[in-house]
Amino acid sequence: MISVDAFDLKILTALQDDGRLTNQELADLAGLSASQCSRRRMRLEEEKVISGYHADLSSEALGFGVIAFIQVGLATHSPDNSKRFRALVNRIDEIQEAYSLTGDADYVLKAVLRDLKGLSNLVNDVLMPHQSVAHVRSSIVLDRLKESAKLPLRDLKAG
Amino acid sequence: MISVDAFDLKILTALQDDGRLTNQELADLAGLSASQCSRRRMRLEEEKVISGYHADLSSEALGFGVIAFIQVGLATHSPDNSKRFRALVNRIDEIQEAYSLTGDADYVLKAVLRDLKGLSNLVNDVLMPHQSVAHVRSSIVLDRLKESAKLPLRDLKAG
DNA sequence: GTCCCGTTTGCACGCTCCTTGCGCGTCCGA
DNA sequence: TCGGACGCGCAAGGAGCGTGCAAACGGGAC
Repeated sequence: MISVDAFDLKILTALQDDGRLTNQELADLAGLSASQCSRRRMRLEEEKVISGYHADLSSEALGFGVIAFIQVGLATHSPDNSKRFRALVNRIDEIQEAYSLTGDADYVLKAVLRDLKGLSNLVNDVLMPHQSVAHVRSSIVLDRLKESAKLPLRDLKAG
Repeated sequence: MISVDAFDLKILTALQDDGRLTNQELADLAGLSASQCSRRRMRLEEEKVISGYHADLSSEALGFGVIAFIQVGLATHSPDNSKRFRALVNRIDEIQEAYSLTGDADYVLKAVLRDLKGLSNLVNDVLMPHQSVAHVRSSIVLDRLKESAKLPLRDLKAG
């Protein structure tokens, strides 16, 4: 079993805020020595509690003006068809996130595109014609209130 | 205007895959010297093309078993009410992403929780009772096909 | 209480990595 | 043709990293 103590939690919290923190900086935050932070970080990486580090790029600065949520219904629910659809989703870099959900649609995709032409291209030229897909409905993001992948390591208080 | 050349693109692509890459490793990937990669990285950070670095933590390893998408309709569409709702969303760490969308619902939230009790707590004890909120509909993620925040720096080819 | 053993810690040291100064080559406009 | 601006690699000084080691801590067995 993976055990994560209070020191580990401090390290994880700090690293998901700033993945480039120095062991010395971690040490100051966690109240440990730098070497110890190095050891703990290595352990957390080996145990895959930390699965990786990523630079966060500005979609605005790089000219990605459109985010869309795309609800997809499959043509059939056979295993083969699901497999085909998953393979399709995996090779489209514009699709950042993809989930199967309870409720109406079979899948929800989140895609990032340069412009509406890109979205049209994705929906009409890639998704719709694919044999696994029956119907597609897309919603465009008007405003982004919040966008991160941070886990809530401190627990939710009701109210 | 921000200008990003082919070297920058290689650096950005590499860093959104592995945010801890050494300047020397970047240099090998991009075909530059380490010092030059250091300089370019610093420029990209200053220009906010790179907005930050984050460790990616394993939700499974840390005991977050439930991801949910929550569609929220506001009670009224007054500016004050929107403001109240945004403030609410901002202080709930369980909500990783929040967008306003075209289409049916006013807002879509993506939340991460330890279990269904946590989701119930969030929906019934936090969101529903809030004065800004009229109705809430949640869908639970059954399967995660893909989950990243990488921008598609290579462009989409149709077909 | 006392002993023992496994774990965790801080410190020291050798090594890698980072960043800045510098000189060189190239490109473009005058 | 000349000159300035720019981007490059190299080198050096300083910061950061991780391993070895010994000391401190903690929990069982007796």
